[in-house]
Amino acid sequence: MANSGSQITILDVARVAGVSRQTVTRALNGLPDISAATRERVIGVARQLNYRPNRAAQGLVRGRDVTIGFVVDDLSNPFYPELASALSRIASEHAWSVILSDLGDDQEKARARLESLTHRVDALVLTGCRTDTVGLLPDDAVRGRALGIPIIMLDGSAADRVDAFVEIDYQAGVRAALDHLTANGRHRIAMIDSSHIASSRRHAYREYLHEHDLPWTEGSEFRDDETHQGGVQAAAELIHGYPDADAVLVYNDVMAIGALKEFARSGVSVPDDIAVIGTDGLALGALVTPELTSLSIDKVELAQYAVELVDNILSGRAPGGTRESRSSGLTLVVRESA
Amino acid sequence: MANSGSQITILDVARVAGVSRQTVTRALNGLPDISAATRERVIGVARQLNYRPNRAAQGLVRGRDVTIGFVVDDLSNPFYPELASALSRIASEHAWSVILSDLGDDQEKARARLESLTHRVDALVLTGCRTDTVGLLPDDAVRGRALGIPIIMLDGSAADRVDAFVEIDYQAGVRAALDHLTANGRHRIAMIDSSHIASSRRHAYREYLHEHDLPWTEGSEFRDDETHQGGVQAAAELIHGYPDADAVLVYNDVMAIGALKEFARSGVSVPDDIAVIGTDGLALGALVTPELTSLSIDKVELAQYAVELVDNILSGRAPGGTRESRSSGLTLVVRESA
DNA sequence: GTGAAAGCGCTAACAT
DNA sequence: ATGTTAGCGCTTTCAC
Repeated sequence: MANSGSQITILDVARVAGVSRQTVTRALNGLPDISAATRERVIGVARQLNYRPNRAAQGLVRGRDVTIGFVVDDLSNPFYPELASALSRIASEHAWSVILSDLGDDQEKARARLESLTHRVDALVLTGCRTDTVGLLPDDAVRGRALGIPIIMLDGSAADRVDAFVEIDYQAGVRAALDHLTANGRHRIAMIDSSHIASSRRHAYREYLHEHDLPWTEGSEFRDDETHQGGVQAAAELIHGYPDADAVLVYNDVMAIGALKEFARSGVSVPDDIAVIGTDGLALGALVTPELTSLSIDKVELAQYAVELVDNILSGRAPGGTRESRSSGLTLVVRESA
Repeated sequence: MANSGSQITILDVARVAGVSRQTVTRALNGLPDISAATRERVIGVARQLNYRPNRAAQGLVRGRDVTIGFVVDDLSNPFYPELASALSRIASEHAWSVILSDLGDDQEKARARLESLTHRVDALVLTGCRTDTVGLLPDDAVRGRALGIPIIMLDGSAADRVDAFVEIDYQAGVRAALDHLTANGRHRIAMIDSSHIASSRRHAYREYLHEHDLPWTEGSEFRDDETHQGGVQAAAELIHGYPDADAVLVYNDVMAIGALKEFARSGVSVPDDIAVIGTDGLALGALVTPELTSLSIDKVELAQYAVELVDNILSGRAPGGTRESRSSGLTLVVRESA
């Protein structure tokens, strides 16, 4: 009896309860036109059989619902949760759901996660630059290969296979930060950058220094992992390699907080001896001492753009063939460290 | 022509391409037994029509897939992202997906989010205690009312309507923390607690002090919002209200870091003047200066238990009627603040 | 108050 | 290489 091996369905419940499948639906969904007695009996049977409605079947009959996959390299950088939070809330305004996928370090696991994710979502929002996430996607999910699902990249390399992207305009932001520093009498400005990414922040930094006749050598720049530990190490190198520096612009807030930590440990006073400006504008920056001045990314805007781009593609409103994009600016949030 | 108003389906593509629906499936899913020419043509038509496969229909025919909803009061407390990360990874090992829902402050929005979430997931994992999340659930989603979906509570009040829960054993952890403090010569131990929650941490704290003949008055305890700002304020009160205190146990790490900040601002040296122990064991604790000693919650274990409990219920393995639960212990992570 | 029939959009199995 | 037939599990008509 029952679809042996397979899951319990509404028909199993109906059979055991001795009613038709609609009566089961009525009982279970609180619909009218059913006697209290029958309802109770059906519910009892459903409980007993451990019946679970099949979401896919319900979804099919109820109509389309959009689910987007939010892919993060590593949720432990607080930037991503802040973004995830914004995305979850904005998506919910469109009655969309967000499936979260934290890829982690293991490439093969990451690949498997992406593979399964692409089967469950209507679009993918990628972010984070540490690994070449796009490269881990199954071929058939990607633009060009057959259909594929829409892929939106947030602040990452706008690889070919991406259907739309949001870039962050570091150029103007970096200038604002450097303006702030020079206006406060800082002129020997170092930079701590990521060692993995070809960062446009660095380009803007060099350009600015050059334009304003501020000192720059290759020794003004330090590079390390874009982690807390990377920030600690880069700051340690900076203390020895560029002891005269009176300011430093840092790749992200997590590194900047690492730098803050190392400066504190080494007796270098922030901001008296050296001003520190991070990038990201994490809430976390307000928790540390001294509070971190930072070039803030507008996560809500980023999330809004992401949803908008996905919507345009899914609805067919996007100009066919061309890759849409958005640009999001930075705001300098001045706190204590600079 | 085409199902006017409705979405483009595979039949629309088939009709326009002048082939059968099966051929469309073959073309789009990279199946064999189709000529390259037909495939290209079909893909072209699908692109042109902006065809998107209906995930529900695919899911229905491919078989059951489990999705769980992870509900968080406020993702901005770093504890939740750490937990979300663990949950996402463990769920992926079961080939389950996790839909993230960040409820936020607005009660009505939160209610609406939960309502829509319950239609999309096979089980709900709730966490966070700030609001009575269970109370916001639609009636028909809840245990007792008809069927409802399984609801698992993590470290929250195990209300009636919850089907299973994971509790955290603060009792033993608090004792370990206090042992550590007394072993290091601290005897005037204060506590900063949440003002909202009836915390078992506090009970254990009082009990321990009493047992060990350590001084306690009502003025040993301070309560505030379980936020960074709450920690700042509570520490400020502590400085005036219990100036002799040589140690303080704090409700969570975010508050503890607030306290650290206030102590630094007020020239109170940690750990020399006062030792600080937080609760949660956030990665964040290692980023601040001094690094935070903390009673660490094992988020991976928590997530594992959650998945296990959900699995037991969905599979019918759970003892009918009785609410299963798990208990997770704490580990004292000694860093610099105590 | 209850049941029978139809169909959501897709893929797998069996034709041809 | 392509088309035809079934059926996934559910809800929504419509009949009784």
